[in-house]
Amino acid sequence: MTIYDVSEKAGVSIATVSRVLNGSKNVSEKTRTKVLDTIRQCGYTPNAFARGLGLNTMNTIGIMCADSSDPYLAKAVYYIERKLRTNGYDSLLCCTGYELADKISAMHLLLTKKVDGIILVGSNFIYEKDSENKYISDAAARIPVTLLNAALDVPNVYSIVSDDYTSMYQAALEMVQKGVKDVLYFYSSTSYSGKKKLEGYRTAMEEQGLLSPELVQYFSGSHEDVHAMTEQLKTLKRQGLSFHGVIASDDILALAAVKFAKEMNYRIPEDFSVLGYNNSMLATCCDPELTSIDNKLETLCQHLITILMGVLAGNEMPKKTVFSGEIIKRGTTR
Amino acid sequence: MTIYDVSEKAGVSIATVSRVLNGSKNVSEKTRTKVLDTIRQCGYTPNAFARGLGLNTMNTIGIMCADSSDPYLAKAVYYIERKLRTNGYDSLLCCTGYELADKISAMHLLLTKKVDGIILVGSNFIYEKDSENKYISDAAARIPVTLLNAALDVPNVYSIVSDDYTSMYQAALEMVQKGVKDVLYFYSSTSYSGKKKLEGYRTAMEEQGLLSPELVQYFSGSHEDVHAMTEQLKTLKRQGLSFHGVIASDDILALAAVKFAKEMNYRIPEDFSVLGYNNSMLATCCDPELTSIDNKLETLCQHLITILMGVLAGNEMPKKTVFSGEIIKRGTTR
DNA sequence: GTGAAAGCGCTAACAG
DNA sequence: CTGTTAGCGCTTTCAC
Repeated sequence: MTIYDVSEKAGVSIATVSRVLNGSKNVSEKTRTKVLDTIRQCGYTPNAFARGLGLNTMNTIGIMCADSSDPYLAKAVYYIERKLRTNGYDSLLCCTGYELADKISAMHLLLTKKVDGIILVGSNFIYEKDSENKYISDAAARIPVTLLNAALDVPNVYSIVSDDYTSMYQAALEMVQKGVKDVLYFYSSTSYSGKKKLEGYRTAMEEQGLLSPELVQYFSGSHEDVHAMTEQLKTLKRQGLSFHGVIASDDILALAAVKFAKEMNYRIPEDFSVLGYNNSMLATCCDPELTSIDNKLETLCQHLITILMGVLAGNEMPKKTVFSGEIIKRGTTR
Repeated sequence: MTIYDVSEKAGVSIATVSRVLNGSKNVSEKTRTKVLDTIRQCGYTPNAFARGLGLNTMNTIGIMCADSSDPYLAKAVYYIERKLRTNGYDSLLCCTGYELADKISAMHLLLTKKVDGIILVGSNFIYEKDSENKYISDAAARIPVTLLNAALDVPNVYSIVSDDYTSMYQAALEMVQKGVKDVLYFYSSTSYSGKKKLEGYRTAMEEQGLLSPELVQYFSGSHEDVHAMTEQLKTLKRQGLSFHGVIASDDILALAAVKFAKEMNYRIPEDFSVLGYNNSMLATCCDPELTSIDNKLETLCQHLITILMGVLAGNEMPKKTVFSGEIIKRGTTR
């Protein structure tokens, strides 16, 4: 069933069918209904490939995400996909993993498939060296690229971020002011946003004259391995490091800190404070429940889509948009 | 840059360029390298839309998932996307939500976009009435449809499931045999697999002469609302229902049961046992850690892809594939 | 308001 | 082994 069949049955030309299909103004009401009727009758659907070839777009956006099974990223992908679809775009998903080479080849794939834009979900797509971000600027030379939770100052790249620096700065400051001694920073990501968070902690501690290198601890294991996280804290303790609070770059690391505290028989939050990040489901799964920083993921996603749609419509859009986070107080902090 | 430009620069016909592009055998080594060189030189990439129009496929698979932010489904989507891509297929993701109407329109969309196959992730796509599954059989009349964690006996639909019935049967039996009195079944899904699980519990309890309607409790709130789940258990208790164990259809419900037990000052597992389902990250986040049923998600996904690829290659493939689950013992059961 | 016809860029059958 | 050519199904001028 093609546009030719329809045109024949309706007794009009294919141009007319095409016009009613695309809602053109220049069709008499009479022929419009006639065409619409026969379309309905034979259940005709336009061929998307042919349409794509003609218009040079199939209205799809490429979503790249290192690991969409990470609950935080999964949520982002979910919001983004839904909002894209309500805007008439489909989502081509690519879970790239964390290797640069795989990200590059996924990017190529998406470009090959002629998506109309690309969304990079998560800050791990931005690297230190400019040369390692070349795959992004190269892509942006062809189609708009939007970044969630990361920023890159390159033409045709649009960044939407939460102010992780300030959130962490305030969290650290607050914990210190409540009298928590030796606040340890526990993190697992050195991504763009990971760096901002760490910087926020560092600045706050430095201003208080409390910054100490051994209080900044990197966890290099699997994102899901709570045991290993807890184990690392226990080892630190065993080695004589003293700390009575943990600020984590992630709720799961925070959860590991809570586990650690329990095993040590510390009272939470009296003897030991914990603060997480993302305000994920894990925060309420924990006991006591986690104080956690909410970075307004849905809002970020909403704006990301708005900006991308604007760019695709040819409008001038802000290169960088920053939202504030919010500390959600629960049981693990005073 | 089109195939014409390349053919001109290389001094061959477009057919030859097309041949080297598609790895045809009938090209002399000399012209092949010549063409390949000029392709590299001018950085030519074939136009996917034109290719799609000619071949009537763009090698993409539609993935439908009610809620890809559900950690379990997110993981499935992740596995599936990665495996699809290594098989040369891209993934068009549709997060449909739980409304039938939305599922139907998402299905239409994917069909319109001419995907080569459809994967339904999660058992919530199958309904009681045949009429409500029509959207699936209709789609299957056009392209292969594969079901993860659900089964439907319809031509061109392929089902890959874990044996939830047996897993739950054994779990319930074991708990009873360990002497746990009044084992409550706590569930939140009436999907295909949800029913199987419940049936497993029911049969086991019935065989022991222990089945009682008020021990089967449905939770209708949000999938993430641990509070509400705990609250429901507390209400039951307050109303005089006695139970010393909970078998949950989901790790998060199980986690809520653990919270409940703690608030009641029950000792786990001495006074109170809990068993979850999915063996998700939540199981190790919990304290004590959850005993949970592992339904081998990655294995299921792997086989699903194998079967789909087989079908697309024109091979005869099994209509239904069943895997066994496994109880992973941790701290919440004796 | 409607139709004829020229692409869009590629694949594949056919001829040589 | 290589080239010619006819589609694939739709959009979009350009005439009428």
